[in-house]
Amino acid sequence: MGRAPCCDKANVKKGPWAPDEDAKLKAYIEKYGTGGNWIALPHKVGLKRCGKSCRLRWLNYLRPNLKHGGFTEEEDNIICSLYISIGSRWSIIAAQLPGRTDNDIKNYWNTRLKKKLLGRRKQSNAKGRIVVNSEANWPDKDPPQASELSNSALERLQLHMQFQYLPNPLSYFYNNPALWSKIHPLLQENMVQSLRFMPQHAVDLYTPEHGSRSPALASCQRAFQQPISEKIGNLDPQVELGTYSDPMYDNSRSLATVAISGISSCSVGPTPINYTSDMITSNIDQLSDTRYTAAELENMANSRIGGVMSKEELEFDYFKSSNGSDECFNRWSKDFHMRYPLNPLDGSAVQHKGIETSYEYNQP
DNA sequence: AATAACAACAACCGCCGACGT
DNA sequence: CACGTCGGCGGTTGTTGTTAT
Repeated sequence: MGRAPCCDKANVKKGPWAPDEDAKLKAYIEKYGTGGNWIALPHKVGLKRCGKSCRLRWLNYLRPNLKHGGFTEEEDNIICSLYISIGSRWSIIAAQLPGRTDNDIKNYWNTRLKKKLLGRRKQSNAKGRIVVNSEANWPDKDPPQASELSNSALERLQLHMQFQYLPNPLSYFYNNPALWSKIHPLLQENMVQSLRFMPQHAVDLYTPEHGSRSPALASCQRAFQQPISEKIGNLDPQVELGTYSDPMYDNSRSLATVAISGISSCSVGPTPINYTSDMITSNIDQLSDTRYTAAELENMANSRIGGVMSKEELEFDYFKSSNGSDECFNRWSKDFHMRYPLNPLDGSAVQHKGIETSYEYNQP
């Protein structure tokens, strides 16, 4: 049995909203609220509109404190980072950008930001006109299947690689450092340690002289030169930590990577060239799928064995102490050095336990 | 100037999960 | 448990203004 329609399709108006309709809806909701029932609302207001249409109009256009257009580079950066991390979950992305709606961000991504970041591959059509090679433009053949093109994982893969492995001096992305990954203090330490673990030939791959400079790594290298001064005040203690152990990377030489929703999403390490695109794509999906709740992290911490510190446990410690104060961060930072093997103070050696990102840490 | 193509934005559609009966 | 209703969400289409030919 099919679902009953939410309204009488024959008797509702569709299409663009008229100014008087907007005024009626706005005035009513500001005075009486929505009453918790959008379906009944249009009758009360006196509008011949579907309740869902009213809801959409209010949320996307009439609601107070909405911003339209004029996305900043900071917002671009957040959208891009989150899209790589979690895909097209527009409502979650919108929640990180005050005054923006999911619809706005979705439109912005689809019409502008995606092209800006991924670039435009141009080709000529039959009339010799330059057109953008997008889903809407396939002059020489049938459009590809949706499964081939409308695939956010593919876009995320491209962005992911653009972020890290395929520097292109001519690209918009490469020439806008504001779009490069932000380095979170936790991640910064992580990356610095990774550089220390890396054999010299791997580090060399990321230096400009060798022509394979990852923007993320460059950012890290800059950070490496500076004291850790960035505060973590913006980190909501309830923020969901997305963690993943990344099989793409040589974990014997790099530490586990951490993606913190809305703050940073980055990783380092050489990528073996024999991985297929499917493997990489599924790996990126894993990034968004593998998430731990606080309870799960606590469980992991409780199952700690002896002197072995798992990355999950480390993250949970951080999770617990991340109330944004310098004191907490300093404590964590000290703890990090103590637990992680390469002690920057005395240069004591690491006892590496394998590729499961577990290490024996030095006793203080 | 006319037209086609494109870009940007607004709105709709249908699916899905939550919730109440 | 089954069913119906609703709100939320993401994909898609429709509309309008702009640009290129």
